[in-house]
Amino acid sequence: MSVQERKQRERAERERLIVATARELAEQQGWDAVTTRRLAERIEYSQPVLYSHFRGKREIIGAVALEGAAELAAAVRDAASGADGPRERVAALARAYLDFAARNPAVYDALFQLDGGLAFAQEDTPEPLKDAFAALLESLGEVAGDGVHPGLFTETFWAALHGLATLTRAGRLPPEYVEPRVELLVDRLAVV
Amino acid sequence: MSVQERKQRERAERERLIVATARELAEQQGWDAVTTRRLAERIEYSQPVLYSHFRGKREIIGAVALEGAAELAAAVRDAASGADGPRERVAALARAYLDFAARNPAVYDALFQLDGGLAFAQEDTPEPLKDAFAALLESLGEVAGDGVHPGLFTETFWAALHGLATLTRAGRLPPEYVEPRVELLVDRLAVV
DNA sequence: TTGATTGTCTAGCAGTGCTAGGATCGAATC
DNA sequence: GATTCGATCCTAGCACTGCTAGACAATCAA
Repeated sequence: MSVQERKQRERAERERLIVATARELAEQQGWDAVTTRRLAERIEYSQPVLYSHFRGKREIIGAVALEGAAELAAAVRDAASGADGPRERVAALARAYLDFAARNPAVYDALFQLDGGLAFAQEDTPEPLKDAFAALLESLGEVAGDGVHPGLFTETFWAALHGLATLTRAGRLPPEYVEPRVELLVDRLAVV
Repeated sequence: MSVQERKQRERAERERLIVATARELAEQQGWDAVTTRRLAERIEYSQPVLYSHFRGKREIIGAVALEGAAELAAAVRDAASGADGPRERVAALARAYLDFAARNPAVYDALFQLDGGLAFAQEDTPEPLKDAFAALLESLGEVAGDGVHPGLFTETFWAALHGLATLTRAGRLPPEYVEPRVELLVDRLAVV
């Protein structure tokens, strides 16, 4: 059985290598540069090997997205836990979210811009995605205010952050003044 | 000179046909289906004709985007002008914006998701884009509140709308509860 | 009727995601 | 230790993409 186990380990290791390489390549040169050929060359295997791990390119994007979701959740929780009081907690969360999007544009794209074949807001939504939303809900739910559903509030606040993140990165919003926009969002939307 | 004029007219007409056909095809089957071959076939010309009007596919997307920007500006102004008081004006604007995005997903993608080769938030930004932002600013500037720059407020409110529009359409947010989200945004962000 | 200038098309390039089928290698059996 | 046999991997190729060079035909001025 040891031989089989070793093979399984090696296979899992290669799968991690594929995802990590795809992510690296995407961050370096954008997702357009992540072609199956280039990816295969980088991991030093032939193209068809990719298809023995994933159904196609879309599933590779999905794998990067799930990895990113876990990191985003961790970043958000970490920022929230280091802040005092609801108001500062929400502000720290917002900054951490936008910072993650700015520092990992390709991962953020995989999560929210590209089609990674993932189900959102459904029962069969992968756990990391649900957990990322949960991480937002933990800090945002407590500032929803009376009569406002915490989930609905979180969705709306999240949408605002997402809009700032994408429009800024796409050059639709001037990159300065990120901080005052965050202040505005937090001061007005959150009930502390 | 009349012959030249006729030719120029016919050429301009064909250019409109290209843009309209690209838009129609994109709304019907998504931008992925808008290939140069299919587009050429639909307008009953060969592929290279497209390149005598536009530098490439990206420029065609850009043309659709500009058309959409003008319509979006008109829709927003129309909704705002038919509402009484700042609060209702902002709410009507928000609904009109989200409605436009939902009814014209391909155009909205051309504007804000895809690369149409357009410059945003700069001096050489095309007029329709500037005007669309101006349309938002007209109604949103008056509810920015004391000490908040109207432009900055408009950017932030716009980002929130954009986030709601994209996340909803991509299936990241459940499509029901659009109205309460709008209410929340308007009630909290706008100072009336 | 020429000659030149437009305008348009056919054919092709390099690249894409993905896959069928054959070669190769290693583990288990005799 | 030789031999089967199944898993693993690669070569080669398909149909498609955006884009372009060069041939061809239609139109105009002389």
